[in-house]
Amino acid sequence: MSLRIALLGLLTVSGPASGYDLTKLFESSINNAWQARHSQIYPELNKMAADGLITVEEEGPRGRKTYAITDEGAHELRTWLIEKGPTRSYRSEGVLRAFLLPTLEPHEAAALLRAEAASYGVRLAELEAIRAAKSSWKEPGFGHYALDLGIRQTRLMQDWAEETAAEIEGSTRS
Amino acid sequence: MSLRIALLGLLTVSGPASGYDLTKLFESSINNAWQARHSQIYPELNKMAADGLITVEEEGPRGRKTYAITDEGAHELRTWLIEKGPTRSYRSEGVLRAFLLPTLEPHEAAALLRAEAASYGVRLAELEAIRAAKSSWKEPGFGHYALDLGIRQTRLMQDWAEETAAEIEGSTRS
DNA sequence: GGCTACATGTAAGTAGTTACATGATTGA
DNA sequence: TCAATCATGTAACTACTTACATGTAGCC
Repeated sequence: MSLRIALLGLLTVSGPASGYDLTKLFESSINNAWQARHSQIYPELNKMAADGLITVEEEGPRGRKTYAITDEGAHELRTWLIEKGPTRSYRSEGVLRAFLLPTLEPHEAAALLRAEAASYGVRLAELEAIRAAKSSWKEPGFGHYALDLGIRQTRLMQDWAEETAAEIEGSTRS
Repeated sequence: MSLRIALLGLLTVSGPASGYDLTKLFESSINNAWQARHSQIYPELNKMAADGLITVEEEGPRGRKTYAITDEGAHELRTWLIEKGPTRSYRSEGVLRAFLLPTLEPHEAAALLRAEAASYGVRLAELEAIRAAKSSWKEPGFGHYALDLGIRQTRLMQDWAEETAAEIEGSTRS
């Protein structure tokens, strides 16, 4: 279901696009919150067309099919966002590791956290570079709000990992 | 794979336990980072036993099977945590909604964010109650680090939703 | 002519969800 | 005896991943 909604969202902001286009858009944006490959996207688009949420607007070279969102599709997206209250389908290997931390020796746990903090630091720099590149835009475009949220979350993970590592190291001093 | 690791972690901290026990432990802890029902857990435990990661230590009434982690299982868990670098398998409907925000009218987006903020507020209170109830413990037990992380993340989501709603409302004032 | 990017698909397998199914023990 | 809880499982389906498969158009 979420994939369907994500694709409707992409079609809304990008205008008519092919499965190929949508796959690339997906990779550079929504991929940070939800994952799907072209092998899942193409069949889903066919099902969505069969369900009347999108239509093949144009057939181009190389078998290219350009899809456009229908009124029914736009309605589906809007309903999902507004009527279906705040669901929290959420899965994170990072948080799973936090649960498993006590299964390691303190020095191992601290080392793991330091490595994680470093990795979040790299990620944070990447995200901030993206924001800097987009700051010339005035309009808050697609991904603007999500990028802000992603930066906050990454910074939080980095801080948490660093502070928790320090805490563990502090309580182990001999 | 993650489910397997999660179950090995639970067995490590809880000691020998049945599928039923593990399902309940899972629900009250790791469920916040990863989801699985008993219908997935029972078959997985059987596969893990076949692979030598756990053993049936004891058979009790009502067909109860008590599993214990083996040395091989403990090794598998440790290796996964330490050698497999910081992976970020991550999926969040909350962040997906952030991406889709620009597909709504500003007043609708702001209302959605206010509703989300309220929902995160409720969640935050629940998590803080859990922390308060556990504060009498001195040892940082299972879930201690993950709970701290969860509280930070929930607060972040609440703040982000509130601030973003205010920002949208501010830029729409006539 | 050959490389790269465009473009769409299917097949096989794993992971996860929902629903169905069954039965035993405990305590009121 | 009845209800709740303990306890384990399977079946059918949906979602997702990895790998395979094929062919076209544009550019140098």
